[in-house]
Amino acid sequence: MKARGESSGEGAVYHHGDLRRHLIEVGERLLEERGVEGFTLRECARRAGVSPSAPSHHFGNVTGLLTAIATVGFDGLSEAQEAALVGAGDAPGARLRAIGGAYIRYALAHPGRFRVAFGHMPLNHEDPDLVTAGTRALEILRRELRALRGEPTGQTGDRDFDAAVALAWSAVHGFARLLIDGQLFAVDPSLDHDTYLNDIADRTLELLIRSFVGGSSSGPKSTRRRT
Amino acid sequence: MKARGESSGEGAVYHHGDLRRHLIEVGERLLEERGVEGFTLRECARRAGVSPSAPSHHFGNVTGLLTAIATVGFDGLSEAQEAALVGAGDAPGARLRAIGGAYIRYALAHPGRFRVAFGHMPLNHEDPDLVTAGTRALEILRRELRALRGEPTGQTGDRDFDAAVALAWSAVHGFARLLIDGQLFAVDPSLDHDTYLNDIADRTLELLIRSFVGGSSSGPKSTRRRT
DNA sequence: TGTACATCAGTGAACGCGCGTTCACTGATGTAC
DNA sequence: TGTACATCAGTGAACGCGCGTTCACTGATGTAC
Repeated sequence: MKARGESSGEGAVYHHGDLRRHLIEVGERLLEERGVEGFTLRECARRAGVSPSAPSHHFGNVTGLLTAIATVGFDGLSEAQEAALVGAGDAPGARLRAIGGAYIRYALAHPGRFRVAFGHMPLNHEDPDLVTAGTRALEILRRELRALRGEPTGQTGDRDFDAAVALAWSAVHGFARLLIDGQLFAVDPSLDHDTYLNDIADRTLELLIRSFVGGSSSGPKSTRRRT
Repeated sequence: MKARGESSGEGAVYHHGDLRRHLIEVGERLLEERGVEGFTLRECARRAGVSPSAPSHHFGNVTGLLTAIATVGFDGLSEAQEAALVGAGDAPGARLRAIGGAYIRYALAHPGRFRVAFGHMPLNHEDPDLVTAGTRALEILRRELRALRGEPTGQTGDRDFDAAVALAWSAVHGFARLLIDGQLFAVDPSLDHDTYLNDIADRTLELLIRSFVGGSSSGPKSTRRRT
């Protein structure tokens, strides 16, 4: 956590060393605590222990910092999905279940990132890093869905495929959002948070996947980590 | 639009007559234009042509006004769904398709309301009107899904049913959000906005409904209004 | 190994601005008699 | 029908605050010779 510029036991450091990354972390937390409406560069600076004008050296303005957080958000989502695919097995639907579960768990673990990546916030939407990161995350779903349907990759214009992508993405994305926004609990108020994250999420994914693979896919899930 | 208090041809009116409703309308538009981070009571007052302190007479603070907008949002959603059910027919899945389509169209027609109702914003979450309105909207889906499955209404604790509700809600909600947030276009960049709202939305709903009713339900949709 | 200098990274005081909120007020409306 | 008065609905000036941004600065690091 400490920078290479640090020379003594004192906390004061002139050259931080990795202020950019630190501001992104701190910004993410601020976003989770206060939402966009409470997100300010000055508060980020304060939390990073740095002068009020320091953040603009790295990001220009609020939009620049939010864009950086969104990019990290998409990259992290891609990595979480790819990691979940390792050892997911080859049973029909198993790979789709793995990335769907990873998507939901990622949103819950990093709601700040998730909201800024997918939400309605001021971003530099044409920022090349952001565009690349966003495309990469969606491409994982497209690839796995193609494979599941035994179709060749590449061509666009197949609207049945587009709809399949839209359904899979919408269902998982909607579940994640309703969960982190506290709405999903209304489905059955007698259940607690963990039951939603594990049992209900599993069953919902199972229902979704069945609509892609036909019969009931592989065994009864719950390779899921508890939280 | 003019108030009963108005006495002459002049625009200046002392007693507005329906300032509360007017502020809600104006606030909704401001929210669509600038998001929560640009939402201020003073700007609402300015747009309503009223003094800066007027809004707090009706809503107390920003949270109060947002809560009122959210309540209107839920109520409008319920009404849109119930209206879509009139004349939806009785074919299996037809009623589910109707409320799903209404949900998506409503989100697109009123993104400000939609975001404040379902988003992550400062609201008085225990406000009785808000709670009632939110419950009512979800209850429509629960009712129709129960009917589709031929189950009696009432009891909770059926997790398969909970998962079915979660899937239907998540899919429709996710589709709506990804669409209004401009993300869904990444599914196939060659398609335009109208194609998503009509063709892709129809196909996606069809896929979803098939997972509830088994075979392909009734005829090929598109009773949808163009936009 | 040492020196001079350029560049990088962050400082801190200052500015003007729009915000929420307060408070004594006043014009319009409604009601009792 | 008229009058007195209470209440309702909004005014407008004032306040203190935290914000983004600017700007001349300075300490630390890296490089050329």
